[in-house]
Amino acid sequence: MQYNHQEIEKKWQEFWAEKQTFKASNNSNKPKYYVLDMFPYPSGAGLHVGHPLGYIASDIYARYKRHKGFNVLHPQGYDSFGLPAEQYAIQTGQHPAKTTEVNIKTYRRQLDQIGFSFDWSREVRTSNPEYYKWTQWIFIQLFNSWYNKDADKAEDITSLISIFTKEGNKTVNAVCDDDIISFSSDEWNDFSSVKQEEILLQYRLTFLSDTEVNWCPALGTVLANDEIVNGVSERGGHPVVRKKMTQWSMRISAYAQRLLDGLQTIDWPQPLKDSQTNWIGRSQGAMVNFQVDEPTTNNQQPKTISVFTTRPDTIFGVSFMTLAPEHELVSQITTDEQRVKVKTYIEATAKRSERDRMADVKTISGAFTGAYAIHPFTGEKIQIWIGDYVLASYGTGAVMAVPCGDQRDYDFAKHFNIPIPNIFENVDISEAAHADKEGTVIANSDFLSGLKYKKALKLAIYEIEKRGFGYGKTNYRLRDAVFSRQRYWGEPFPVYYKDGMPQMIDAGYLPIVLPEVEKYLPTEDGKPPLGNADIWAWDTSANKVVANSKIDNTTVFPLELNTMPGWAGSSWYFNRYMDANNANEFASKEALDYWKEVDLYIGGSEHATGHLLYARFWQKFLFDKEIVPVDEFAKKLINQGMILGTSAFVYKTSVFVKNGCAIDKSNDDVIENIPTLFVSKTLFSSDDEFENVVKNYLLDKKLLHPNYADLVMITKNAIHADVSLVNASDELDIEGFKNHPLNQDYRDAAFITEKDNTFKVAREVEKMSKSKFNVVNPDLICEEYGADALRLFEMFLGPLEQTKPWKTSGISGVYSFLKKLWKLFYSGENLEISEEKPTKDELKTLHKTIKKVEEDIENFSFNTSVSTFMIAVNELTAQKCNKRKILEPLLVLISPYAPHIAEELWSQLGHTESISTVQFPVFEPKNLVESAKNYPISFNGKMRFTLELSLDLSKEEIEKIVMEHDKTKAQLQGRTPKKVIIVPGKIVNIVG
RNA sequence: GCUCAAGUGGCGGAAUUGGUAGACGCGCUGGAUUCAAAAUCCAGUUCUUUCGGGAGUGUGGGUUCGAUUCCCACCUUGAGUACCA
Repeated sequence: MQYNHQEIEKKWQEFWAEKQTFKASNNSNKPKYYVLDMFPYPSGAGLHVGHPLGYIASDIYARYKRHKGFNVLHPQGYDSFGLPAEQYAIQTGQHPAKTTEVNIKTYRRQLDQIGFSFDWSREVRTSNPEYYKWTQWIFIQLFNSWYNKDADKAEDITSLISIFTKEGNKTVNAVCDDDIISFSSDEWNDFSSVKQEEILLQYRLTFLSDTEVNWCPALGTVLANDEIVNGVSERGGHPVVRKKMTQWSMRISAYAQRLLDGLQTIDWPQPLKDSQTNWIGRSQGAMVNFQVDEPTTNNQQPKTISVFTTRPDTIFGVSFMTLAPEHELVSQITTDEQRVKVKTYIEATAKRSERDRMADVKTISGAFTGAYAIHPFTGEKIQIWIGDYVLASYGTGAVMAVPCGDQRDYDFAKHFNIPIPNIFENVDISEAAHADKEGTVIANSDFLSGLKYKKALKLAIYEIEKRGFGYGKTNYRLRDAVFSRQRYWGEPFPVYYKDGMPQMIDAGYLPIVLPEVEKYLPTEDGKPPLGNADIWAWDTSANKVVANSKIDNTTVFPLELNTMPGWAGSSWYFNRYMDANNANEFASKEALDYWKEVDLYIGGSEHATGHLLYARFWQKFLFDKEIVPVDEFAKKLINQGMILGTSAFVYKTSVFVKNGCAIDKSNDDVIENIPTLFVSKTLFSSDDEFENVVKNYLLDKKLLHPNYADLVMITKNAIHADVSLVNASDELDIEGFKNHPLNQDYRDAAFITEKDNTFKVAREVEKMSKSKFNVVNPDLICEEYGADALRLFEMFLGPLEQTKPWKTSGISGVYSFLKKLWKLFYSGENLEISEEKPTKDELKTLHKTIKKVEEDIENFSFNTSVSTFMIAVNELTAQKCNKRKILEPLLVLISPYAPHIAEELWSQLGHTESISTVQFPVFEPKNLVESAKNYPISFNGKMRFTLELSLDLSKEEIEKIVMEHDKTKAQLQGRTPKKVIIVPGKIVNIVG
């Protein structure tokens, strides 16, 4: 019987589906293990071979853990809300739910054919109302919570209200908006309910606020910071501008420190941790208040400008202040003489987009306000400037400028001729600022003079606090996350508006299902797409969504028109898988307590600061609310590397008549019969050679008269050829190329080939993309070589975490491995298995394979275990081994990687149960014990020859044998060695 | 600019605590089988060589009996990030 992958793979995929082989139970006496992939967004293009890489790795691990006796949860689902489906809906009018459904079907078919051991009974889709019901529910929990800094956790809003009622807000230590009025309990109790709501909104973990947002006019929505790359939208590359809008936000900043601390407790890749650390951007320093120098009347306090600085030790180096152009004090302090200049400058900077500002860091610009501030320690008057190098969104939007210690301040001061006092001992600042901290000694700084950085820093903060100028403070770069999107295809908010204040719909009436709309575009008056819905109002007496016409603002109210962002549904889905079909709860307590967290999470590094940060934030919140039992959702995370395509290029010529050449005939005649020409890659190595090859061809074929040979100019350009038309030897299928639907223009092209009539293409590694004709579809691979070969080959390409190129030709290696494996069992048509006792060599092969494969899987080094299988099968073939005692354990070892062939051969061996839970073979060291070792004999560290020696020999005996050996004498050529190093069982090294 | 990762044959890559560099596979060369091709099998394949050997893991140093592996400096490539006070 021949190895027939198509038949076998179909058979076992049906078997697994029918028997629900991989269905995980929430009740088991086995230890649990939870393996998760980052779920895909089901795009219209389907999967290419790069996508399943991580899924294959996690599947191998999941299957391995089942062999190791674990109860494995390995689910899959779809992140099915998102922009592409909506953009498609806008263009075609097709409902996004419809196209999403079609795309999911394609994904499912593609995933199924690769033989993943997913428990599909737990599938989730973020766009499914049964799922987003709970996304809405979490939103309500966030709305009903505030962050108590004293307890360092989120608490129910009712605890805050009860404090307000009893004590007002003076004792409350909360993470909240900046501009909160202070009130007593009496004042609170006298506030109108709308006023109370307004105040509470400033404390809630999700809240409405007028924020500067990144507005993308082309997409008609706001974008989060992580959705913008280089100043343009991540999807589509559209420009982004800043705009003030009322938006829902998430108070993620409350969790900044805990998100940072939590990184210490999880086994995630360092680069990923680094980028989260960077994104959170903790910096320690001080808040310092500078008084504005202005005449004050009796009952008026002078204005103060607060700045945040990480270098309070350099406070005596302050020679001016800079405010962001948007700073609220600018208009109040600007003097009349400077007003025109300042106004002009502000207008000019407002026009510059974020992108311009980023692209143009070098240009120094600013304006003097005419106002002065008082230096808190020296009492000196310092100028107050505005400049766009100070960002309104960070810190207080103002800086104390220390030109001697900060390059930006330095450049600004130089440019505007502001003094640059030097406060460092023995440091030259004539060329540049001195930003180093370590080893620097402060000078000219009153009580700080003579101190080193660390001491000066401490003392400065101490004095600032003592004299009441400010206080030590830790700042975070992490901003609260905007949570509203002006889109259709996302989760609706469970929110209606009464007297302009948001109200939560009672959780019992969820889900609030996305309404039908005529058009997916914003309304004509600029409202989000949900503004097009006719039935989108909340009836508070009937507790249901009703027609907008019924809105009376007494019992029927308008519903929120924004939808949630893409990261809402993905921030908690890993918890849902634990109890995916629970209609009554987010997930049962029993399920959550049993599975706890993801043990292994595999996905792309592009989610470092988006999904992975938001998901950690929600998990910590849910933990505070005692909804989930752990505060980090994934113990270990691996980023799989990207798979690149290996593009193929063909060289096309263009033949022109050289400019200014006067000849009798019309120029066209010289070249009119010359077809489009392609030149095989190895025929030339330079442009000159290329030209000669083409010319000779033309002359030879009489397409060009020798008289005109010097009149033509030949140019070369490389164009992409579809990789499916190229074989393993880089030879192009010429007919296939000519007949390719996209190559209509080349139907009549001529090909200058090699001597053997082959045509070679050039290769280059590029990102896999349609436009580069290098996309490889796994469907075709599965058809031709099978899922097992695809799985093995994806792993064989190289280390999981590395970026690596795909070259389909290499798959023949793993395919013939599978055939060789098959042949160990089958001799011709017959299954031939021996029940005899294995030989020592056979046992050695098996056990070194067990050892290596187990180590490899534990280290996620899947590429090397594929090599190990190949070595094992090669050795067993050489040993002509067909013994059950060897082949059965071998099948178990291979089954996580190539499950179909393993199941098939396992059943051929007479087993009726799936191989998937058979115990993993146990390594027995006794099978690898050797009596002799082929010692490398080195001279000065260089191996020159090897010598088979018994392992029983002592160092002295080894030395004697080696020194007497002819080859040793030849190497030494009569010299006496200075030293002989002998490491028994390892090496002999002769020095001298 | 800053942070991180990585540089090994024609190519993907291996060498797990410092101990035979190039495992395994692709490609290539030669051979067997075949009418022929595919498939399969066998042998060879880092470079160089006067066939004894010599050199060799981005470059230059260092530690060591011994370095792809550890240390220092530099070069190159890739990724992330970017006026964060």
